[in-house]
Amino acid sequence: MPRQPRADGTPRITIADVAARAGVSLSTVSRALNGNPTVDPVLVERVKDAAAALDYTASPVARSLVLGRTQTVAVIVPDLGNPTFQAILRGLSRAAAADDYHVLVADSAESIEEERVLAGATRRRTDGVILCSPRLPQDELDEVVGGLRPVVLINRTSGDVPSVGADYGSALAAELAHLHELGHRRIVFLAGTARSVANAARLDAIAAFVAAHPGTEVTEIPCGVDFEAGAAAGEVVLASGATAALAFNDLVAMGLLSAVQAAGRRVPDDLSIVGFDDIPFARYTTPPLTTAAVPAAELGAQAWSRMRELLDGAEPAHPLTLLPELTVRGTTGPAA
Amino acid sequence: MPRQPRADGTPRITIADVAARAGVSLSTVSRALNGNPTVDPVLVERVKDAAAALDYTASPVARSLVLGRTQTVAVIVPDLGNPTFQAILRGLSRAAAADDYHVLVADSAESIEEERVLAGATRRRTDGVILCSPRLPQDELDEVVGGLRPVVLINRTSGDVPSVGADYGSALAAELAHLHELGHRRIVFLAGTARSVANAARLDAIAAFVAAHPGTEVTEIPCGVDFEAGAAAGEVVLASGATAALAFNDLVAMGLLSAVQAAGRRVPDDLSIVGFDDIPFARYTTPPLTTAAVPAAELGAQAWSRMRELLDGAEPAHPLTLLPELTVRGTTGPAA
DNA sequence: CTGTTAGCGCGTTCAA
DNA sequence: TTGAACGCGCTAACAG
Repeated sequence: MPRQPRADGTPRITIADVAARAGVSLSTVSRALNGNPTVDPVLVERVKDAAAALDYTASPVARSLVLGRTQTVAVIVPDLGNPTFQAILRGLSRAAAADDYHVLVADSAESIEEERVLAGATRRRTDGVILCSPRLPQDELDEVVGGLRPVVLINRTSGDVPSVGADYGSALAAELAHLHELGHRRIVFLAGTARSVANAARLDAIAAFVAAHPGTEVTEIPCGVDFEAGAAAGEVVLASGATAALAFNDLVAMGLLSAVQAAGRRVPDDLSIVGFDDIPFARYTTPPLTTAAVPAAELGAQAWSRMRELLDGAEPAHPLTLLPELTVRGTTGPAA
Repeated sequence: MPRQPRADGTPRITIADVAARAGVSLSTVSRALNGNPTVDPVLVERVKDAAAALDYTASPVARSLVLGRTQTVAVIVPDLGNPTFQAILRGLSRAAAADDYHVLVADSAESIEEERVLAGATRRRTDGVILCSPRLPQDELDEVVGGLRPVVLINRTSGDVPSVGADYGSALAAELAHLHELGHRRIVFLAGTARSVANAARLDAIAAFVAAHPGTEVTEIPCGVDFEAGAAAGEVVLASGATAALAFNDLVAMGLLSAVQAAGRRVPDDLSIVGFDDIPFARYTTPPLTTAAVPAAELGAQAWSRMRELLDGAEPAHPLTLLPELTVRGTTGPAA
């Protein structure tokens, strides 16, 4: 058997040391420290004193093995560099910490394969996994979540799996209505990752809007999800003759804003721009970005709440859909 | 003993199931699956087939207990909402993942007490902890790290503890030299958290610069570390008569930039502004922000590298200091 | 090269 | 109310 004093040579303090010092059995120490009421108060006191004197805390790993739970949940995000996921992670992490749970994070680097692997691998060392905007195609997601339970989804749904998300459709409808009101009839949509679910939801909302508003034209331009993509799309957008651009997200909008201004065109006079997500920086661009607010940190906190219920064996709450709010700032104005 | 079928009722598959199916003993399964060369290749094959058929993977928790390592490290950050820490976490997380390690994150919410507690608590369920810009006063930090080993520090040092960090002093000196060259003689410094170590380092660099450049005046203005603080400082900065402002970080600089422009003043014509950190958004402000680049993701990757060495029992590498590079963009120009 | 056995550190049943 | 003994699932030392 591997006798393993710790790296620094300090002998690891175990429950046996506490038992010896308090003059009781191992079981009594365990019971006393876990608040089992069937222990003589005098012994409880003695045990607690001994534990304190030895600076003893039960090994979380050993407890995990015997109790079958780790007090830890895994969170898989497609990109830790994305402000939205950062906000979600922050809200989630703090909410979990408040309930004495730990958070294991993993960055799938936008890779579907990584996502699948990480989900499975982290699940084994945690009590559950929270998939944040998973990139997996629907059929694969449906298949994967089965082996992951308890699992919570953010910005996706799958069968009866608890989920939270922002209603991208209604948010986009609000943005389109806003542009329409300002007189815009030729609008371009800078699309994100082509076959992604998030992109599909936006396209659906656009199709519905166009159907309900004859005379309005919304052209899709393949773009991307980051600054560079938005900046690179600048020329195409300006050449399109559109008076307004709807960006897949704020990063794209900011890239576009930068490129358009660099080309000597004015926002919103020559072109109106709306983003999506309301990342912290959105209100600090020049002019400040009109966008739709997804309460990301709240989304994270709500995701934890769902997970917590699952872990407690409670009835999973209904899927929650937070309605993003349109925040009109300076990048939108009347059509030229 | 707690017999615990899993929540979903699926009987947990153990090494015993694999052994039975392959017709060998537990140890043979263990050896075969761990690549122990002293196993008959034929048996290895049989074991692997059985494992695959049963979709078996050894329980990480049980392995952790017996091996004395969890393949996980903890990362404590003061605020997951801070872009710099996000970038560090991202670099760290990906580097660790490449070495098959997992990352447990905890957000101390800028609380010194939380920081201390989280460090200790997470250490017990991981193989080591990485403290990111810890807010603990030096004496407490020195005391705490002892019980945390292996530990790596980011942006702080303590005795012989491996650490990585950016050389804030030389970065600030470069920024000041840049402003001085442009003819600026009246400069304001928007200070961060008053008694923080990061702020002290910046003040030291400023003092050294002023001493070496008579005739140049650098006034400290208490400010803060976020957008709001920078925006709120706008009036004071404009009223000060300074021709250039040195912000504690990019967030502050962007807030200031926004406020100054909202007040109808021009950047850099009326006021030059330099930030610090080169967060992703810095190049997308209008005009783009002049700042000093702290290679945050690289810092995270290097921190992991140090931790990895400690875990491997290797000689801890020398403390690494990355030199931030001055990136001149559009917010700095000749003094009025 | 393989199987048997002893723990890793704990929580918990069972008997006293 | 307490202690002895078992086992969570696995790896490693020790025979064979």
